[in-house]
Amino acid sequence: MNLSTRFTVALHILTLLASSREEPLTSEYIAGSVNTNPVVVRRLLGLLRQKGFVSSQPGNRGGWQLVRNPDAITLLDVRRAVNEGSPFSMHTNPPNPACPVGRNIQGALTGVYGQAERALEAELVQTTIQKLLRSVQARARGLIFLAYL
Amino acid sequence: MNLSTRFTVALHILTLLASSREEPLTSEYIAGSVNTNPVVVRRLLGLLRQKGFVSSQPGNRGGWQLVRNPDAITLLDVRRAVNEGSPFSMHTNPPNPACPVGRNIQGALTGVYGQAERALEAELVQTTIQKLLRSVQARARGLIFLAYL
DNA sequence: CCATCTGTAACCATAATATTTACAGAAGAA
DNA sequence: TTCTTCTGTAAATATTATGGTTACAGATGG
Repeated sequence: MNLSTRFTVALHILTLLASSREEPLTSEYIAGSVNTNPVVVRRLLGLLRQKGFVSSQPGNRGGWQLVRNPDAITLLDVRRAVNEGSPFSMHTNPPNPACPVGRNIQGALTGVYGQAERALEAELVQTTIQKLLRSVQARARGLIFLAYL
Repeated sequence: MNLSTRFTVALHILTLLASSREEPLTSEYIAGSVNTNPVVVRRLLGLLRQKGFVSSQPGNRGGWQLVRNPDAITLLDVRRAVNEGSPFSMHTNPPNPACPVGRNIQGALTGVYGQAERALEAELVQTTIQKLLRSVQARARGLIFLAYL
């Protein structure tokens, strides 16, 4: 797999939690929706708890709940929280410093990559978990007539 | 490593070839600049030849050369040529269709992801191999005073 | 107490990539 | 023609990221 699915799964889970703010959801229930293992869910939610998005309650009637307001959580916040890095990556081994191109290519690329990444992030900051939930709910009611809601 | 370095290495190689349009460069020479194995270079260049960016010449005095004009090659062209996919990826296993969120989350995400990807590509299309070469050359001459040239 | 859940470690499986060796064949040069 | 230089590829191995699974200690409410 080329990329991590953590971002997608995190959005899925946060949307699920946003749809059930009154009572906590267990990692097993969440895993049932995501179609994965409860431990995978707990690992990811543990990360999101560290970043202050959710809280957990052990023991009977425990589970996970949203802490922050779903329309105060942007997709960019989530992306950063799950450590989804840049869509670009430099050479594994440093290029040859004796070659003029090798010595300067990374510096040249850093600027371009940075610009592209900022454009990406500018889009992600436009959407919140709340918007995502509304979109999912509208689809569940069959109210989607436009491609991008 | 989170992501493939193919895109970066492809840009490095194409910039190198753009700096030596008169005579072909061998995979061994190129590998020396990139600091990797000649076979890795040949595999990647084989892909770029299929897409019409470069040509190869076997035998004595052979090597690789640019076919297209370096300012007619955008970073987006290269990105697509090396099969660098979307920076986002959906669930590994399909979410639970019995869950309203599970059933609709992918549809909701497709729109957002598409928008973000288009923003990214709109940036990549602004830069060409020629621009990259100029940027590298300016750096080689110590003429870089601005962060993003 | 007991059933329910989190928190985490440990281990295995999988997939994408990169690295390396090896060698057949093409092609210019002597 | 023969030699040397390169490409074109296959094959085997190593590395890394990720995901899936089992196991179990500890917390907690009923």
